[in-house]
Amino acid sequence: MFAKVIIDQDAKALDREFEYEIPDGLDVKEGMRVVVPFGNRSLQGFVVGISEECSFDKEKVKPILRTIEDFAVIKKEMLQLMFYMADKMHLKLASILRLFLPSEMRTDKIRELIVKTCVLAENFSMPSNRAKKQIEIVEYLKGCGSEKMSELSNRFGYASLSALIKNGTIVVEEHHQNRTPEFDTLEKVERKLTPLQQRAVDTISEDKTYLLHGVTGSGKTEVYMNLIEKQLAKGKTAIMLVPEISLTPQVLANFKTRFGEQVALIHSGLSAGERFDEWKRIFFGEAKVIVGARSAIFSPIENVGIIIIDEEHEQSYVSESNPRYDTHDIAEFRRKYNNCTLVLGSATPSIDSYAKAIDGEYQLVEMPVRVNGMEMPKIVVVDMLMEMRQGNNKIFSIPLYYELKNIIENKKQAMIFINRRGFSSFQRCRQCGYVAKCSDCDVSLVYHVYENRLKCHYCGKRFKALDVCPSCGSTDIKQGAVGTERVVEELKKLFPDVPIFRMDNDTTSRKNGHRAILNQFRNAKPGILVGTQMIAKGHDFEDVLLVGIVDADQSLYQSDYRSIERTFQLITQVAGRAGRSSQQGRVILQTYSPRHFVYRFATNYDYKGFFKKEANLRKVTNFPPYARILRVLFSHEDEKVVAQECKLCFGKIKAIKEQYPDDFVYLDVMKAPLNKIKNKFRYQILMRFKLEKADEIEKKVFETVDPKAKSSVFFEVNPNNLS
DNA sequence: AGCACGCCGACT
DNA sequence: GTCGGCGTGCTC
Repeated sequence: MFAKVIIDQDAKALDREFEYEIPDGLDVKEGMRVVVPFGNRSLQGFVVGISEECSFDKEKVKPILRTIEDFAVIKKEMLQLMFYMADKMHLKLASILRLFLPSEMRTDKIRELIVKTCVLAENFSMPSNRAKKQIEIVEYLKGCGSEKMSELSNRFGYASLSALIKNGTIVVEEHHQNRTPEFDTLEKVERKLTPLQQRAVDTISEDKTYLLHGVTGSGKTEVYMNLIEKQLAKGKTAIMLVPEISLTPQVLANFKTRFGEQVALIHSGLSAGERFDEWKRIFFGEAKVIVGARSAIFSPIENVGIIIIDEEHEQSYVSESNPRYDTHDIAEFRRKYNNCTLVLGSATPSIDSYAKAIDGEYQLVEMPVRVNGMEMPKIVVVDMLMEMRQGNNKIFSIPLYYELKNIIENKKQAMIFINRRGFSSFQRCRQCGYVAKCSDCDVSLVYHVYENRLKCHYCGKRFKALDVCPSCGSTDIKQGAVGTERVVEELKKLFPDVPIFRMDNDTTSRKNGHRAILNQFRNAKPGILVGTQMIAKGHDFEDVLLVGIVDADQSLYQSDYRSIERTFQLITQVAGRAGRSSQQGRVILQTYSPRHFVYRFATNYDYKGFFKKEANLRKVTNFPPYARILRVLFSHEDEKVVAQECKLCFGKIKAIKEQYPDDFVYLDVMKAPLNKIKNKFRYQILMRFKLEKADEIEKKVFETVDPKAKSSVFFEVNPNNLS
């Protein structure tokens, strides 16, 4: 018998199956990890197929050396998923397989947490009178039966203990203990579903994909939990995905309280050990409900009854670094494999998903009313140009200032949302316009005031902050746009006695940093929380009656076809934070372009109107979801090499365009906007074509890339940001 | 990815 | 004369 093996190396040249002989007596099955001789070394590989015959020269076939586990770590469904992803997304096999296992398993250091417990041997004899410590230990164990070895060692000293173990008086028992992630516990409350929620739970019952469009505060989470419960009752399992950013202690506590030990949590805050242990619990079927971020879609859970993607419009569901994938595609694959239900939930569905619902590919389920029956907060648009003309060139407009003052006087809370981290985005010389850039990445550096340093957000390199312009020698250096730190500083000047909290990537990097800040804010009345994206999600603070959006345009003017959609989502999401309880909240939205249609629809919470307008715009301009964008990105340290290889590929794609003259809307080759990252030059081919023959064209484009090319090549379908 | 093989420059 | 540079090609 022969096995087809994928070598666990992320290299283009090894991205295929290699055949090995299965030695007699070695039990090798599909999905197992094995060690194989490869060249003159032994490497880890994955068995992805087994056959009677082999297609390679029999004289040269080598035998598998050994298996790593005696069971298949990659289950059948995941093997199929691997082939699907390799084919559809053009990803390397080994890099896909790595998504399926916790990273700890690849490093050889599988650290099981083993707890050693000491008990007395069945027919133990007392130690000699001279060994006083030993007698103490034996007496202690007589009293309590058993004790952790570490505890005994601390209490009585290791020397005496080990002597007792050596002579057999004490027996050490080892057992595994799972490291389970921390979570808060809540009181269990039985919430009765509203008729709207009940209808949603009843409707979502078949083996297909549903788009659950429910306004913020409509109680989607409760619907999810009921849907999961329904599946558990049928003996099935569930995967519940939330954006990393909203994987808050509150959400986790909710699920743990409702489903207890059956829940496994997967998120980036877990330690390596916790992650591995949760993976094991899932693999061996102990966990029935998985709550996690993007990568949890690859969990080795079987018998799936329902997959839920909450906040489905979130960009974080698309992996930006390679292997690049969209969680929606993986979820759709698993839905079909398991014949189960897929629910995409959002208050502001992505244009892509809503278009599919309109087309009938998804079934639309709507929850247009908040659970508590409260009105959505009123959104007031403030024209910042007008403010400037009236002589106010501060960060806060007059209306926002008075609303804040009002909140403080009434001992309530406010949130200020800002779409940027750090003190300001960049440093610029006022005399000559010089902006500091990264020496490796060709991007503006971001100024961080706490460290008084410039940082590259692409490669992480740090530079000294500017005090003298290196170009003209002037000392007139200006900080650019407003960031969270700047807002906090300004607020402290205006309201010196009010507690002000900042929440962004910089303040929450420590484990549980999130929780600490939120808990402090919760008790601060009056209080103001300033933050980036992460305050926009899932925290219900009853006393937050005001939300300020400092610069709403920030997300609007990015050279990205989804920027309008994102702005709408952002405003709706942020506004949802105000007035979660009995009092109606208020939102102040500051903008320099108050007449943009996105603000008109957003202030009226008119998703459908917005969709119609935006979808139509995309249709007439040939953008997704009514066309497909494909980007082929080449990168290599030698600029001549990338440029040449990219150009060669471009020629071949031009030939494809000749075959499909009516389908191509756009095709061009260029330097990538970020021409150099980590000392690698980047060139790209961009194209846009109509949907009818998109799959066909895409496949042909994949084939144009020379597998022997020196550059690394990435394909991106409908990329989010072209950088 | 790593490692061998192979063909041209400056050194004990 | 050799040591060693890294280009090219192969690994079941």
